[in-house]
Amino acid sequence: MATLKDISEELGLSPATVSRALNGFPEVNAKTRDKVQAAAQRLGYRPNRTAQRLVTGRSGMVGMIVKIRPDLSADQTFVEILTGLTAALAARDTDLVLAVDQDPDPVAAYRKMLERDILDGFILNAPVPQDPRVDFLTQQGVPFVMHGQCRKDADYPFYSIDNQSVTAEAVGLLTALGHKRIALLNGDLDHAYSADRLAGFAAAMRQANLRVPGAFMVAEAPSENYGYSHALAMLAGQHGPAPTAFICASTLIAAGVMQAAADRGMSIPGDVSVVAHDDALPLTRAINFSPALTVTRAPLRDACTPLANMLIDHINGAEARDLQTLLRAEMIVRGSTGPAPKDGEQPWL
Amino acid sequence: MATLKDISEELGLSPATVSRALNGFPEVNAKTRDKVQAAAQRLGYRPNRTAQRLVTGRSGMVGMIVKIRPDLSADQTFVEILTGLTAALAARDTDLVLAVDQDPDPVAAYRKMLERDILDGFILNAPVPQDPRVDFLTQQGVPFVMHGQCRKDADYPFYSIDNQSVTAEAVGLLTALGHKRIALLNGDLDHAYSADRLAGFAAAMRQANLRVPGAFMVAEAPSENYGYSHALAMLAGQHGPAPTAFICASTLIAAGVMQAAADRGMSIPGDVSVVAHDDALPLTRAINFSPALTVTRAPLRDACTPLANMLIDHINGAEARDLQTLLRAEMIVRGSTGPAPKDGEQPWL
DNA sequence: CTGAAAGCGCTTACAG
DNA sequence: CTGAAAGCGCTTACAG
Repeated sequence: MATLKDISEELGLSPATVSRALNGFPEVNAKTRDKVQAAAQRLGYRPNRTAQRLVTGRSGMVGMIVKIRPDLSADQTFVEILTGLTAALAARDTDLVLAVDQDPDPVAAYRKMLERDILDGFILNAPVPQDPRVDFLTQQGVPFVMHGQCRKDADYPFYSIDNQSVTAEAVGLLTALGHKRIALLNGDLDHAYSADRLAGFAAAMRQANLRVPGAFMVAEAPSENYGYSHALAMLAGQHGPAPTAFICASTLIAAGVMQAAADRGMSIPGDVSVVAHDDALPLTRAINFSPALTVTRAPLRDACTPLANMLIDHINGAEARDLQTLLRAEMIVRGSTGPAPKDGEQPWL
Repeated sequence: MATLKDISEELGLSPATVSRALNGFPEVNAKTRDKVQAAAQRLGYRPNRTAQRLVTGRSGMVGMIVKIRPDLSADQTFVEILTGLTAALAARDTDLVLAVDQDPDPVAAYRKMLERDILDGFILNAPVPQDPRVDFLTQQGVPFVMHGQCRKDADYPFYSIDNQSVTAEAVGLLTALGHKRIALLNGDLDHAYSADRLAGFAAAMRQANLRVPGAFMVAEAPSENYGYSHALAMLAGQHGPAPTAFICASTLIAAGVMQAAADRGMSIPGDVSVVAHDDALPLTRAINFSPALTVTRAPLRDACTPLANMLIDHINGAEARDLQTLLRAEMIVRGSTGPAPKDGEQPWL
């Protein structure tokens, strides 16, 4: 493997000049730069990143630790995130070091990884309310970026959609269509985003002067089966008057709801409206549903490049306060929502 | 961060001695070693791995590139492998650098990763027949270990179950029970292991003097739905006399087969026997099936530690020929297999 | 058993 | 615009 020294000897220059030329320092003579670049090309020079790391004190690696969940939907989002993230990090010459967390202690895996490695930072995903990793990494002085949001007064970089607005907008659409009995099929409340969606839903319903009995706000790990069984029970009137609309935390849940409606001979959107949040995963394309799903859309893949860039900017010294992005999810109205049925205008009491 | 020099100054020793003491060199005086270790502890010394890497010429990182497949079952095995592998590698102070491959060129992602990084080696999974990655990495002189097997004359380290024996043993069990019409619901033939299982099945059936029409040997990406629809068609006699037994490439497929049998009012194992290969994934526990599944069992997780150790041994100079493991899958007979039904003794012609 | 020295391949003040 | 020098934090022949 050719080194800087090889190039410098080949050209009769000092290693320092070669280094500057290759790293685009403005002071080097244009002709010199060209010669150096040509020689580097010719010799197949690739900088030794280990040496660069030693002298710059940076490792060029960021870590990510995934919690293992016996839950396929999580796997799917995980692969989606991983795909986008490794590509975005590679574009900034950074490697992703991965570990799988099997420890109940939420920070043990982080501690272990920091002990073994010099890591420039971490990417945190799947935040829980008041996430303990935030305090740990802050106290260790390790930069990180959070995908999602876990507290109001965040003084660290994050990229998130406004999960309260996700459900609030769905409620807005449905109430405008005359719906009064709207059920929420949420994700499990361990996740910060689920808690936010519940809060957004509750506030929007309250503001619309609509009550929701507890039986119509359920929260479980997303699955088609979960959507199916709860919707079936609700539509059968087991908990009181059936909802005329469902807000689902994922398209997977919505698939179950639509199956339940079909099994009861109910039409969508004639008898029941369905809105889902759509992370745009390859396996559950909302547009392929029949009817096509009305969604609040926020492709997971879109988050990856900003996350990677924010983290690296932060490592390079950018202020956390300037690296906080909170997006509204895009509302896409398709065929699964319509006016409330005539006989469903009565609110829950 | 404390350095070797800090310790050496603290103790009035040379950095060389401190290094030797910490790295367990036999020649250092026991008392010296104790003093050094105590001081290291006290100062919270952790070796700078970047510096170690620079001087040893090793990066302490191995790469793995996962091909993205819009196929949940692959995700599940992927997470399983990742969990075991990161743990096993961490035990040998090695990091796993991960990338997701979206390029149709099978070696492009490897080339890119090698350009960006100094990697000590690769872990290859999901081999295809005559895997082109083998030639590429061999030619680049990069050590690797293969999970699975993709050619007979392998001169590289691998860890695999004998996939021909997987189906051959299943055929052996079923023919001993008097079955003559045995269908194979294989995984897609892009995978080397599927091709091997087909070969093992075909050879074992031939040896038992049993013919299998092409319609009863199908190959698709594993899913419950795939198992269900094919088994249903076969049991309905759409392709000729129904099979009395199914060999399934995964427990997921077996779940579909059992559902199909149930839907046709057939009992297991009274009317139909089912054998599946079981990678022991958390979501599809063969023992929880009803009846419990007879399987050829080879837990994916079991492969991780050997794979990690073989790769690191190979990097450290062990011969490839000494790092080749081919295991027979364990046959576990449970409730889903039984004697062929009386009216099913007629072989296919 | 221990130390002094060289070196891994870079980067970056400091001079000129 | 370029070079000589020091240094990042280790390891490891080579001497003693």
